[in-house]
Amino acid sequence: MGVAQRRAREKDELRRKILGAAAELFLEEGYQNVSMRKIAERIEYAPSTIYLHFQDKVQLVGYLCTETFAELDRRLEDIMELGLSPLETLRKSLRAYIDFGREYPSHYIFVFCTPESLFKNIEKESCQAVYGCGMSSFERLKAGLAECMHAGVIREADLELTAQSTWLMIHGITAGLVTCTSFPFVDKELLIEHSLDRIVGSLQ
Amino acid sequence: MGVAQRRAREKDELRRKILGAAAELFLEEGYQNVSMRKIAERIEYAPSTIYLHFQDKVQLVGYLCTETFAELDRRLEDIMELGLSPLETLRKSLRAYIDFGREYPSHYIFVFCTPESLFKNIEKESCQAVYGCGMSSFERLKAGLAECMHAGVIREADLELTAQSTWLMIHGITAGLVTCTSFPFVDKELLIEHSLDRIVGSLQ
DNA sequence: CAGAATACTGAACAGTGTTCAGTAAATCAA
DNA sequence: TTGATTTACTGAACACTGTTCAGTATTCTG
Repeated sequence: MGVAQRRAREKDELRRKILGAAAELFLEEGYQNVSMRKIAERIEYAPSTIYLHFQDKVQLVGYLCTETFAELDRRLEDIMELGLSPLETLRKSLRAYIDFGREYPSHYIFVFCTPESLFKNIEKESCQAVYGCGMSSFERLKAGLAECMHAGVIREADLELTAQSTWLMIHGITAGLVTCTSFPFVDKELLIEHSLDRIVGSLQ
Repeated sequence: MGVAQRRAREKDELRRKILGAAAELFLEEGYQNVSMRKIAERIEYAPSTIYLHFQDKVQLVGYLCTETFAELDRRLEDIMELGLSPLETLRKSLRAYIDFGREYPSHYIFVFCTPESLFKNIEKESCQAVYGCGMSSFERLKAGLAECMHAGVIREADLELTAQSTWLMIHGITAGLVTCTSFPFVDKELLIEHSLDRIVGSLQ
């Protein structure tokens, strides 16, 4: 009975259409610009239809972020497979992280710069998906640092502490550049490389 | 004619009441929790009355942030006047910055972690007040770094570049700790001190 | 062809920031 | 003490927001 399969396919198609319309709005102006009614109008369905596919707005945008952060993960994986030295790999990974955030500011801001108070009356499940977005890339950072320690190219220290501290720093670079768009930063390329020099240097 | 003065005083009193009610709501749950109707109810006035004292919600919350960031400025000034060595002063200032952010998460997040797309249809004037909140403390950081360079306790380098890079890093510590409240950080005290070691160390 | 399952909608609820005509009170000039 | 004017304030409305749910219309099944 191919009916069930066709139905599932149609359901998935509509789901993708919703995600597509939401992605457009999200890319344009971030989370606040995504509205159920705007999505509904773009895909020519009633707003309530969206709730047959997603339990709330956070889950919907969360899916967009999960998908996009998977791209970061792929990039980090690609770097790992280049066969560079542990330190070069680490440095390239940190740089890729910053570049990713600057390429997808809406996603980065939503995942890492949104106060959790915004998720007050939201299903726990939806929120956890958002929190989880960056976890895999953090694990990669930790692994990269572990390799450097093992190779003896950075100082031996508590891995978790070192990883969290390092993440906080590159998060600062990324978040600062991405949210404070009207701050008169010096040449951003120079600023990033200088900061990476300091961050990596302070590991040695 | 004392009438005009009394009127001005009464106007200022109501203004302060509005700010007071807004401050409560802002402290509790951040910007999203501040609503004109909630404020109005607390002070027993109509919502529209608020607009006789503030041109929009951003300006209202912006005033709260300006006032609170002045407190950071005082703290940094106090540290400067302790007569410590340039490096100790710098370190204490960075620490005070992070502590401030953790003490006033709503203010810190609103000023530094809010995407500017949220201020789309808002009066420019209101937004500029928000952007300006942290400027004075950034200037102090720059001055502190200049003193260190002058004293020869940190490496000589482009001051603006060094200051921006340093700010991005402590911003990362602050913002990360304050927004990612459900991330399983290691002991935060240790994490902050370790990160400061690295940040200050990478200046030398 | 009747009945069950599925897909979808329209209207409503409760909230948001903001505007503005209109009212009520206080002050001033005659 | 009037009448005019200024000031303070409000209520209702506008245009949005996320979300829910009874009800309809369509499609598939036995």
